[in-house]
Parts: sequence; structure tokens; C-alpha cells
Amino acid sequence: MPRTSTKAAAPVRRVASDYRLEDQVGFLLRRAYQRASSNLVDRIGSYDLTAPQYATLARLYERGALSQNLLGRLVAMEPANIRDVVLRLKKRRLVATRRDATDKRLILIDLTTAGVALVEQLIPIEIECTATTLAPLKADQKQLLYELLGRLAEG
Amino acid sequence: MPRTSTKAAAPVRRVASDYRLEDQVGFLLRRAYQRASSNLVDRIGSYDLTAPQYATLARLYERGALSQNLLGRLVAMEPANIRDVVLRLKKRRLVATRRDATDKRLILIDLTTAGVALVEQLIPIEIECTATTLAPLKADQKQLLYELLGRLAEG
DNA sequence: GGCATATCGTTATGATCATAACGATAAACG
DNA sequence: CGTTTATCGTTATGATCATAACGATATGCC
Repeated sequence: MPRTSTKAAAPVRRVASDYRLEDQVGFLLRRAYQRASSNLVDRIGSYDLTAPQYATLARLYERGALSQNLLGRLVAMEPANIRDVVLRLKKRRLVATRRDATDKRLILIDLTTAGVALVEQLIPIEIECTATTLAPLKADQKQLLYELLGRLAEG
Repeated sequence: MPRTSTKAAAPVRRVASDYRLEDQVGFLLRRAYQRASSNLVDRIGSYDLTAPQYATLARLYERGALSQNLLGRLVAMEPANIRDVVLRLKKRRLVATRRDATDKRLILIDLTTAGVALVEQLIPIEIECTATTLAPLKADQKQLLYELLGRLAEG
């Protein structure tokens, strides 16, 4: 087994001052999201669903039919992105689309019967997955994390 | 000005039980990362750099020359992904590559003079950006967030 | 030395992402 | 009523991402 090539860390030639990449929130958030996302895919990957796709289905389950644009905002996706996600879900018959009768601009998205069934199957798994992701934290820390993240996300 | 199409929220037809998408850490982390990332791009976007590209440069600045693979691990990117990032940075002459003399498998990546200069210009901006992202939090909360995120990322 | 195993980098595929520009439709307003 | 402005969805471009499969090289151990 070859050892991990740490390669004797070439001498740090520059004055790195006090700066460390690990101290940048963005970097930490990205890694934490990677972890959470992979936890989810590990569990629901057999359904061939990604985290954003699941979020989309879950939101439709909560809210019922929504315009594509509003749906996108409710899952934090740009119009161009939610479009692609909806197309994939539609191709798999998990959602259906129809034109809004009064506002011809809108495309209404809704879960199909199969979509509803799938979401109801997935929700317990997702809750379990969240627990796994949060496992390194104590109960009161979890609560705290939610509050802090909420503030960051809202700005 | 047309009102935001909330569309009178079609009646929630399913039993949503206690489930809410907002209660899933992954979703919160994704949104928080979106915020942090856009904060960074707002500030360094004029340099045509993305957050992952910046992270890559910053890591090289901290550590000096690294193999492409190790560099990838140190910025939390898969081999296939760090490859593309390095290619883009190389195209812009911010990094240079060379073969390792003793281990023919390795490609050593290092900052160019231009790369070093750019990083040193960007570091203060990035620190400022982190402060902006964390602005909604009090001092003690920031410290706490780091600890919690660190635990999540490490698993 | 020679074989099994591990690591490195590449390639290919498919899904996110953000951004800008665009036509179509709707609402606001004089 | 007609003009201006806003919103919706699309298209295009480019950058992340994860995953699997692959050849090349290095290391482990016999």
C-alpha cells in the first residue's frame, strides 16, 4: 500500500500572515454541504434522485401545485435551473405540468400520483438522513446550528 | 408592477405530517453556501474568479507546490474536478505545472508570480467577504458556528 | 524479481449552478 | 386606451460537482 503522497510539504515560501482557508465560512459551508448531500445520496441514491430533485418534490408535496418560477424560488434555484430539474422529474413521470388558465405565462407544476407516493416513501429516509448528518452534534447544538444557518441564509 | 404570483396557494392536499423542508440541514447548508459564495463573487467577480478557484489558489499560497491530487483533497474536490480548475487557472497563467522527478505519476502545481500577486491582493478581500457573510451573527455566535460546521464537515 | 494492490491522473456522462439576453404575457399607470 | 415596466419561461454559455471506468506508475509483500 503506497503511502499517501504528502510529498514532504515544500517549504511555505510566502508570508501567509494570519490567513487560513479553513477560517473562511464559505469554505466550511461548502464542505458541510458536501457531507450532507452525500449522506442523502447514499440513502436515496438507489431511487436515482439528487438532493435538489428531492427538495423540489418535497416542496411540491408541502405546497401543492406551483408555478415553475415560484417553485424555483421556494427551493432556491434560478429559473434556468429549476427548469432542468422539472424536465427530469417530468420525464420520470414524478411531476406533471399544465398551463395556467388565466395567466398564460405560467406553467403549473404538480406531483403525479407516483410522485406523491415516492415523496411519502422518502420523507422518513430524509429525516433519518438529517439525523445522521447532525450526529456529531449534541441536541442543544443542533438547535443552535439551525438558528445560525437560518440567519446566514436570510442575510 | 404585477404582483408576485403566489397563486393563492392551492390547498395542501396531502398530510404533510411534521415534515418541513426547512428543517433539513442539507437544505439550510445549501442556501447558506449560496449566500457565502455570491458574497465572494460579488467582490472578486471582477477578477473573473469563482469561489473554488480562489480556494485552490489560496491553498497553493499556504502550502506551496502540491500534487494535483493532494491539492484536490485539500480543497475538497474530486480528481476530475480539480483537474478542470487547474486547467483554467493554468490557461490564465496563475499556476504552472511540472512533472515530479521521482514519481512520474504526479503533476506538481504551483502558483506563478502573477498567481502569488493575485492571491495577496485577494486575501484581504476574502477576509472582508467572510465578515460580510457573518455579519448577521454576534461575535460569540461566529465562533460557535465555526465549531459546529467543523464537526459536520469532518463527520 | 514478480505479482497483487494502491494511487495518480484522465475520460466520459450527467446533474447542478449562475448569468445574461431574449420574446411573450401581464400589470401599472397616465 | 396605450405605453411603460415587471414577470415568466427559454436559450446559451461556462463552471462546478459526483461517479465510474481506465491506463500508467508505485508500492507492498512474498
